[in-house]
Amino acid sequence: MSQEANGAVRLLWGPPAKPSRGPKPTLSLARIAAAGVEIADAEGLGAVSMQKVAGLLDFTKMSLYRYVPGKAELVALMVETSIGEPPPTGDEFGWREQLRAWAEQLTRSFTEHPWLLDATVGPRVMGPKELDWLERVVAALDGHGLTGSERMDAAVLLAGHVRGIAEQARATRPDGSPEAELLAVLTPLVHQHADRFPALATALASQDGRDQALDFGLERILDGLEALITRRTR
Amino acid sequence: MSQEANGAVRLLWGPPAKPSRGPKPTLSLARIAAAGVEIADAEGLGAVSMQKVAGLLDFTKMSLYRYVPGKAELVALMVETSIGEPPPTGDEFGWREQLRAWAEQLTRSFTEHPWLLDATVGPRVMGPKELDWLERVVAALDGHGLTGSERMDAAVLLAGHVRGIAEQARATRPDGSPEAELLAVLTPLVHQHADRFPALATALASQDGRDQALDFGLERILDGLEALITRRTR
DNA sequence: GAGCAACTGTGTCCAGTGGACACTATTTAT
DNA sequence: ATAAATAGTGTCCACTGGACACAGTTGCTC
Repeated sequence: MSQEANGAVRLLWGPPAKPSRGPKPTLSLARIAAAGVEIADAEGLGAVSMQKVAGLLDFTKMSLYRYVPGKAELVALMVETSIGEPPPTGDEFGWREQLRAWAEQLTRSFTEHPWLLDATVGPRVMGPKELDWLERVVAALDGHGLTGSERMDAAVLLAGHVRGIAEQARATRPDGSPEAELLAVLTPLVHQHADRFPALATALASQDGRDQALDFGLERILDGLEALITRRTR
Repeated sequence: MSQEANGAVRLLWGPPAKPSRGPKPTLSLARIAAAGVEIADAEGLGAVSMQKVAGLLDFTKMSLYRYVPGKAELVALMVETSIGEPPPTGDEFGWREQLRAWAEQLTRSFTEHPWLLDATVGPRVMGPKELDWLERVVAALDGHGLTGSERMDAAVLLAGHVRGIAEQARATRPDGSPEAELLAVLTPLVHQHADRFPALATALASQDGRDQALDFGLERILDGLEALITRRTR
């Protein structure tokens, strides 16, 4: 097993701290992660460097390595502290309502911390909080005739949808951000080459202002799941 | 408008080359992109650097900047040359078959070039080929009573699903790759904390070997879309 | 043809990155 | 009291993307 995964696992899953001799640590994992989150929130994940994080805490870059094995683990820690909690299960709600609330809450997390989209891409060690999100979806689908694989696949489906929407939202939000100009660049391109992208051109032209991207896909997914569930439990 | 988006647009959408005086360029965008793809295929997107790409071509790093404004544009070019072609439209097929073939073909692209998952994250200028993929989905859904926004949302939904599946596949493929050990690390963690993740633990335990992740979500999405379409066209 | 202008590829330089390592200062267990 | 373990610092390194000046090459224009 690689050292890296091991370090991440110990950091995310291991005991909070071991009291021992030596000077008392001035910093803490929580403060370091919070500093990283602050930078990422303000300037994006790309702006997070050991130096900047250390600088924000008035420490040397190398002192961070006393707490964190490396940058990858720092990012993992930032994810854990920022992804938040999934909505309460509430067995009084049906699986549809639970999944809907789950998707909306996750979207809120991605909106609050857009860099989470960059930090949760690619294979990585997930922390307990991130795994808890997954757990909730699978749990909500328990006992409706779906196999284990199917419940996992449904979770991936739902998470993928939320991700896609959040990414789209980030690229098209109408503020003056550097991402905002992408629409201003791509939309003319589509219309300029309307011969190659006729369907896109008309679809973009008939955009109503209402942002229902999340709900649209969500309801499609839920409808599709419901069809399967009724077929199975019948 | 930022210089960066402008450069990317000119590179991806502009005319192929302008003949002019001066020494004839020895390199070409195609060769540079191919070199980058070769490195990314072998060692991942993170291993792609100007030096390595230049070294593979037996050139200096700085000579690449005669062709490409910067690394971001190089990656965009790599995406354009690697993402491939969507399956032929074939109006003889219904929208369901078209979308299914589309998703399978895109999955194939992601499997062949796993780094595409990393390269197509976040806001960016899309090239004509990447936009063509989007066009095909929207086109397949034309004329079934869906609004422009809905067709776009459906495309995002489908693409998000394929992305999610491809990412999951990359993290769980059973070879000796560094990604493969993630399952070997995460699965025990879930079972070890089975009290916190009961649903996940049982779902993972009842995994049948068959990999139907792509099809499962796909059929759910298609079912959901079909329900909407029949409601609209009735 | 001569000369100029544009262009290509190279060499050098720089700030910034993640990280290794030796070192001093501090704390605690023996 | 002393020895061991720890915290934070300073220095160093390989590497990154990129700016810039330069020499060599080519073609357009007189």
